[in-house]
Amino acid sequence: MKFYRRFEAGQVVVWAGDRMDFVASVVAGMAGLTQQLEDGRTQMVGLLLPSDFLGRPGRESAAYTVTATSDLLLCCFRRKPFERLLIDNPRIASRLLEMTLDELDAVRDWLLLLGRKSAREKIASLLVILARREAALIKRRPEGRIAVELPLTREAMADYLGLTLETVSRQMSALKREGVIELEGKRRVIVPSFQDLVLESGDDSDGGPLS
Amino acid sequence: MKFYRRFEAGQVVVWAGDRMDFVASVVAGMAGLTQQLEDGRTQMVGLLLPSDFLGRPGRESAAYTVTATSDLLLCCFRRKPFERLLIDNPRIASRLLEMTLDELDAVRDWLLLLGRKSAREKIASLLVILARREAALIKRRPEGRIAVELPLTREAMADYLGLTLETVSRQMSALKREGVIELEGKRRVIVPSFQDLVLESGDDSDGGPLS
DNA sequence: TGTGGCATTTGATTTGTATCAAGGTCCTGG
DNA sequence: CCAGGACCTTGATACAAATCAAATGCCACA
Repeated sequence: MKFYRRFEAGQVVVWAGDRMDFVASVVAGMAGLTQQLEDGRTQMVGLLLPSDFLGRPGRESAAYTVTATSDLLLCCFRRKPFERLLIDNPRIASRLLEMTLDELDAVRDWLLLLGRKSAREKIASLLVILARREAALIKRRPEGRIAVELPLTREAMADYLGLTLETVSRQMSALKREGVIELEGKRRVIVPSFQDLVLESGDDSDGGPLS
Repeated sequence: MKFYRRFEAGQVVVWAGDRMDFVASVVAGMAGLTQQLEDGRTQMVGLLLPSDFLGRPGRESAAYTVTATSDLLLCCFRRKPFERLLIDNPRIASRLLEMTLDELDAVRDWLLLLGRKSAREKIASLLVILARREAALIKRRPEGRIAVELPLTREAMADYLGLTLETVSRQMSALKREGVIELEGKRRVIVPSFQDLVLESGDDSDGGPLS
């Protein structure tokens, strides 16, 4: 009933519309849910990090294409037994509801980002999100000088933020030039002052609860 | 335990951060969930139509400001008893999970709209969404010549679509000039051909299941 | 029947981001 | 060690939408 699956960076986990008879939890790595318009314009609509849930109980086929943006390890459950588990075990069902509601809140913040933030604020916001998620895993709160892993290509960042990859590159360069971030290779960012980064993100300065 | 509340167009139902000890279901009218940046930029992050659910079990205070965009009737339940109901009655909990997952899907389509669509496509998409929701209530599928109620000011539309109200107005005028829509007063739109409107929305032409 | 206040439309101009087009960097494999 | 390719950066230009600024329509109410 439970098994592991491994994917390399860039590999597709499932295509939108394909039959999908498992649900999964991310153990390590990162994956993106992606939606497309007919002419090819692409928008990421979900970013899965360790501990995130993938799949929808009661649905036969995938609604979105899922792609590994870094090497990825999934812990999978066959869907049918999982659905039974939900029916028999209200605690698990209730936990899934809670996770879904949390995800809904996160997606609503993302709406604000896409609808109203400038390119620069979008980049800063993404880094803040990644820093917070990384810190939450070890039950800490990001502060002062920190490092952020960025297992996304410029193009994946652009698809997340509703920008072009050129604009992402330019804004990363600008933030570097102004000392808000430092780059260590292409996929690792040093943030000298997390507070300053939050300021650039346009959000309220107070970071919200650790929850 | 169950009671009704009525709000006039423009009235605030709850402010973000306020204590909220009820959950509710929309009986009639429309409401928007709204989020703001410190400098006042506003983005709608939820649009509540009849049958939609408002509030989050297990949460003390409102995460978003809720405003009636038209005259609104809510059917409210006190939160504590409702939470008990969820624990005692897995069928209701499971139904709430399903509704939440549906809402998550809707919000993900909204991400694509905000991130990748042009102003014109955004307007057309909003009209398509409203037409589909309206039709779903009477278990029909919109087709041919239809009328769409638009109980939103231009500003509310702009906040939904991540545009300015001027751009909304201009695009509405353009769609009217080109015969894609007709206006009957400011708050009622006639769509001569629903198919043509869907074409303008940039989405795949096939309308998806009725569900 | 006017009058004040809002929502909306329309016009002129600016601006942020997309688009088009080279280069540059780094890694992999011959 | 060099060649090829993927990814990234940077530059020049175009364009869609924002901004700034009136003007207009519409309704509630005196």
